[in-house]
Amino acid sequence: METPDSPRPKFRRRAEARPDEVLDAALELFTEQGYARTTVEQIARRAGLSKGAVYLYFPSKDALLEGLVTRAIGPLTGAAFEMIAAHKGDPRPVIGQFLRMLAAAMSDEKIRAVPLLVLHEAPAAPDVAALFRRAVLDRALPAITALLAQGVAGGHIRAIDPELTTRTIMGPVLAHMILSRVFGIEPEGGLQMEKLVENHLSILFAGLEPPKGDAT
Amino acid sequence: METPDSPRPKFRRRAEARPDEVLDAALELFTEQGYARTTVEQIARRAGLSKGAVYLYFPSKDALLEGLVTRAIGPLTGAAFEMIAAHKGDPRPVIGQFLRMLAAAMSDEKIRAVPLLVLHEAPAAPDVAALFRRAVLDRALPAITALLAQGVAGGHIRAIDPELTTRTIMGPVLAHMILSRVFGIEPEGGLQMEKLVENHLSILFAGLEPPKGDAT
DNA sequence: TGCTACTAACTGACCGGTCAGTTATTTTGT
DNA sequence: ACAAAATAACTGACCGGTCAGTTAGTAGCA
Repeated sequence: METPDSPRPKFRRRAEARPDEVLDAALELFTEQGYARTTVEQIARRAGLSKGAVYLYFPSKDALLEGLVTRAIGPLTGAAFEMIAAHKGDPRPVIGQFLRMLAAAMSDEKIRAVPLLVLHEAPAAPDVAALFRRAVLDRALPAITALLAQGVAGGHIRAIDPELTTRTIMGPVLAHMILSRVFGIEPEGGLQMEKLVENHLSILFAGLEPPKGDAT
Repeated sequence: METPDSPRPKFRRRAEARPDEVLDAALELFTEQGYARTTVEQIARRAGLSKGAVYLYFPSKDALLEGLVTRAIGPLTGAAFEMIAAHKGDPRPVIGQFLRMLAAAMSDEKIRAVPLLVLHEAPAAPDVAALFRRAVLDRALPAITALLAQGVAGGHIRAIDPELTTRTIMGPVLAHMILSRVFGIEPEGGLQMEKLVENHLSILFAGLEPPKGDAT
C-alpha cells in the first residue's frame, strides 16, 4: 500500500521512483507465476535491487499486492460513473462507449494484469479483493444498472431486468479476457477485443430494441 | 490422480472410498484458502486421516489437484457436444437448453468449485489448466461455433461472427459465477442463476433475430 | 469358539529445503 | 565526515514428503 512519499527522501541513490519499479517487477512476476510462487528475492532481482531494499519501501510481501491494487485504482474517479448513472435518453450509445473503453483498457496488458491478479489471488487475499471490489465493481455495476433502469422507464429499451442485464453487457468482455489469459484460448488471429465488442454490441443493441409502437 | 482400484484390495478397514473422501476434503480447503495456503496436514485432518495416509492414495500434493479435475471431467462425454454441433435448423432452442443446463450445473457448489479452482490455480498449475481446457472448453466452444455457423448459413439467425458470438452467449453466465464467488457480488436475493439466464436469453434471442424477408 | 499368523490401513515424528523478514555491514552522494 | 541507501548473510518458522512402527481387521486351524 503506502508508497512512502510523504516523508520525502531528500535524495535517492539511483532513481527517485524506486517503489514504482518494485511494483512493476512484482506485477510481472505475480502475473507469470502467481503470488505464492513468487519470492521477494525474485522481485528484488528483477527490480535491480536486493531483497532487503524491497523492505525499505514495503513492509511486507502482502503490502506489494495491496500496493499494486491501490496504484491501479488510483486514477479511477467517480466522475465517469456518475455521468453514466445520470444519463437521460437511450442508454445504448453510453453502453457502447463504456464497453469500447473497457475493451481498450483490457487490451493493455499492463492494465488488465491487476484485475486478473486480484481474480487469481482473491481466496488467499480477501482484503485485497474487497478493496478492488469497492473501488471498481461497486461503482461500475450500480451505474450501469441505473442507466438501464432509466432507459426502460423512458421506453428507450425493452423492459429487461436492469441488474441482471449488466451481466449480459459486461460478461462477454470479462469472460473473453479471462479465458484468453487463463487458458490461452483466443479466436484465430489474436485477441480481437475490438471485433468482439462490435459483434457483441450489434447483438445486444438489437436485443434491447423496444417493441414497435410506444414512447412514454 | 490414480485411485488405485486396479490391484483390488481384498478388504478395506473402513470404507472403500477413501480417495474420494480425501478429494472432497481437498476441494473444500482449496476452495476456502487456495491451493498454496492449504497444507496436506489440513486435508488429512478434514478427511479424518493422518498426513501419511494421504500419501498412501496420492503421490503428491499436486496429484490431489489433478485428481480433482480428472474426477470432475470424467462424466463429460463427447455425445452432448456432438449433438450440439450436428444440429440443423434454428440454433436458439439448443442454445437455450445448453445455457439452462450450464446454469443449473454452476448453481451446484460441488460442481462449480472445480472450474473455479482451475481458474484460480491456472498460473501455478498450467498442466491442470491445459487438462481442463482440452476436456471442456476445446469441446464446448467449437460445438457452439459450429451450431451458430449452421444457423447463419440457414438464415435462422442474423449474420453474426460465430466464434465471437460464443462469448456473448456464455460470457454472462461465466462472469456472473466468477463475480459472485470471487467478490461476493450477487443481485439482491441470491445468485438467481435461473433468472439471469432467462433475462439473458430474451435479449440474446431477440438480438439474433434475422432481418425481415429472407430464408435461404 | 478361541488362538495364532498375517497384512492392510494408518500414524506421527522427523528431515530437508524454502522463504519472509531482520540485522550488521558496506557503499555512495553531498 | 556523515547519513541515506543498499546489501548480503542470517534466522526461524513452515511445510511437503518419508518411513519405522502401531493398530485393527481377516483367515486359517483346531
